[in-house]
Amino acid sequence: MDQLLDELNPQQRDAVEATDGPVLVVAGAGSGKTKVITSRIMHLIQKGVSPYQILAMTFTNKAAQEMKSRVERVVGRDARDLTISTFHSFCALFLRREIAHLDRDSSFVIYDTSDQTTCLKRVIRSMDLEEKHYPAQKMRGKISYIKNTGDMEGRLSNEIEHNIYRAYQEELLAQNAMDFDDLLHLTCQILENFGEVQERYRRRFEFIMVDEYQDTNQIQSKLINLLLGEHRNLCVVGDEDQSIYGWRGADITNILHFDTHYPGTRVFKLEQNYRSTQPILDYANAVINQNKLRKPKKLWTDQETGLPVRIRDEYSGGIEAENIIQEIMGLRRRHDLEFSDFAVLFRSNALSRMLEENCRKYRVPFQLIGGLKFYDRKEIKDILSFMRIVVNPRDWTSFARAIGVPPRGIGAKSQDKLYTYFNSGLDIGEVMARAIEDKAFGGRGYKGLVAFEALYRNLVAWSKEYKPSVWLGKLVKALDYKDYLERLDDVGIESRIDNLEELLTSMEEQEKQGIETLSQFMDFSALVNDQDDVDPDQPRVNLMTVHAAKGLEFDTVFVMGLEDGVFPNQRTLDDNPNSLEEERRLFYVAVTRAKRRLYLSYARSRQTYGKVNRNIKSRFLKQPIVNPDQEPARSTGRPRTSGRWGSLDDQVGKMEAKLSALGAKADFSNVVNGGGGQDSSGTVSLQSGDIVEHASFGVGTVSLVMGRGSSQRVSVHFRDKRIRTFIAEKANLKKLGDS
DNA sequence: ATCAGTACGTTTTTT
DNA sequence: ACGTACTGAT
Repeated sequence: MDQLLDELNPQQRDAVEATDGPVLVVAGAGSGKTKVITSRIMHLIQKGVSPYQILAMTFTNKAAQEMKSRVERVVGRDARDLTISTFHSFCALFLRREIAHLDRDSSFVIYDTSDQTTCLKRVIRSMDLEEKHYPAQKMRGKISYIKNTGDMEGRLSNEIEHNIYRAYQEELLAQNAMDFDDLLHLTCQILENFGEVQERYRRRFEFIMVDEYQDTNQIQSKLINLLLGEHRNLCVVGDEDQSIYGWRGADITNILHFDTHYPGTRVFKLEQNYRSTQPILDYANAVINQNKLRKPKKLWTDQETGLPVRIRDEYSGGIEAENIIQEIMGLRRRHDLEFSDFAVLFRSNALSRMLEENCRKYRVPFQLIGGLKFYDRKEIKDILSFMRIVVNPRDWTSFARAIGVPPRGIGAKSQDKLYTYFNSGLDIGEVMARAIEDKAFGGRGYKGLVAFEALYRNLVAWSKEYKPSVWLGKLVKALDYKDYLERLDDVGIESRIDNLEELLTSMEEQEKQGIETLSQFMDFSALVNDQDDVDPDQPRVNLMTVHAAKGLEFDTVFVMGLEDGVFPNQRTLDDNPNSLEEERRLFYVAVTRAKRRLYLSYARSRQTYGKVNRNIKSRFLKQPIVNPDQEPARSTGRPRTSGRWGSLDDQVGKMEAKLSALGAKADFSNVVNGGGGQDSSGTVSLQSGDIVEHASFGVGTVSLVMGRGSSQRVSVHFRDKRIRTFIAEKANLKKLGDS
């Protein structure tokens, strides 16, 4: 028991021991956040709290699983009674039990993004609207946003859009379906309106914890409030500097104003970083310092030595990608690293193509996280649509898909006819039986319908008899699905069949974890995300967006595409000028993923939409380091040979040399703080370029001066190529002269 | 109903 | 550049 607390630093320990009342843990990147949450759970259990009464909310299944297994390792079987889950999984489970309160059936299906779009498309079409004026995807985004924020007027621009929204909800209801956002809404609705239910859950969850609190939106914070009993034992953990989901309704003020919303809140700040070296943290601090919407916080580490952050100016996106892959190969060889120690991060998925190509070219194994998602692939969606109609015989969206797999001669016309039956309140099985009875249409379609109806009855029967994986095998066989895939496709047959196998494997895996029904499996498949795919056991280079990288760490991180308009993303900026800070937080998240090496790069030209665009270096690279006109360490124009990755510290030195050659006064101190400030401390007056001597490290050059006063830090580039960062006041550096 | 050929818009991020 | 979504022919 004591050992548990001994492994924590003082701030962490305080946070763990503060079990009663509202608690806010501000946990900087890499500060041992997960450790604090899991230790807190164990601490509660050791104090005699029943695991049954503990609820922990996370954003990804991966985080939930990780926490659960960490706790399990220490407390053993007791961990089974814990509720550690994502918001969405929690709500799905809740609704399966409680949705009868809303007079709905517990066999509802959960629609993912593309199901929503399909459904919206049909709605818009049936309203006889010009689809060009009301693109289903845009509407989907708007609807989701207003569901998450409650900001109805802010997003829906006119009466017609309101009507679409209403018709969409009606359609979902008719299909006994709900989208991701409804999971939260309906849960809140039940808790709000049925005091008995609320009381039951409040009594049960005596201790509530929320991870990644900076990314909660309005509805999530509402849910927490509804679940929170009078004990107010709520502990939220997060970091406003890592809030990157504003675009989907996350409300950073939830964390910034937590202490005013919950009077009596105790706040604990975790600033010691256990992940990265000091030069990386210095850089990260300098980046995030530019933001206004935050409370002061500064990460530090006792790993003071480390390699400098490196930056590279490239001629084109293709060369950028090639150099990254080559650098990875070189580093791996020289430093005995695994491919899985590397990650390449980018702002948007479209940037990954060049990387993929170069990985193939150099035979570097890679793993692309995101992009087209497993559960979004045709073959997987096909199969899932069958599962869904078996579980929920009102799911018209899935029915419309399944009936064309493989084609059965039932096209749009015949489907319309069937839909009129459906509209009169029948479920799918009844619709088909009636249509057959009435001979609603003839010829090929009729034969197809008879066959499909028989298959459907079989599928329903099998679902009661067999476990999901066996059921799946029978379905694939009955459809002759593999054969269908082969006829369908001239490319990608193999990968499609592979995916099918993977689905089966995943299903068997889930069965081992205790899943028994198709319905449970579908909830799982709807609610997993891409991060859940990251597989550290496979030695592959990880390629992903910065968003997908949140919460992960890698020995060496490359952040590419650092051009203005790309990162920060221009569309985001156009949408909402305030989002520059969110873009910067995104950059901050990117750089804080790195443990030991951080490489940044940008390309002067890049192909998008098949067109070549010229870009300039990202303002994120300019701001924190030196003045905006700074040239990169190496001039470009000569692809491939544009040399090595220059270090930021090198650049400062070179820049200064250049300026002094011109007779200009070189002074880069305080630039990181926005410049202009005088060093008021008076104890040390170092600036970039000064030659200094340190008692144990020897002679070196000052490469960066940051901050002022007692918190001022100085980076020194020593002769033996090591970089160390010192607290200026304490370092005892002897100035030997200017450069 | 299905296929082949073509026109078009897409790409910011995702539970 | 690429996938989709539409058009007209079978």
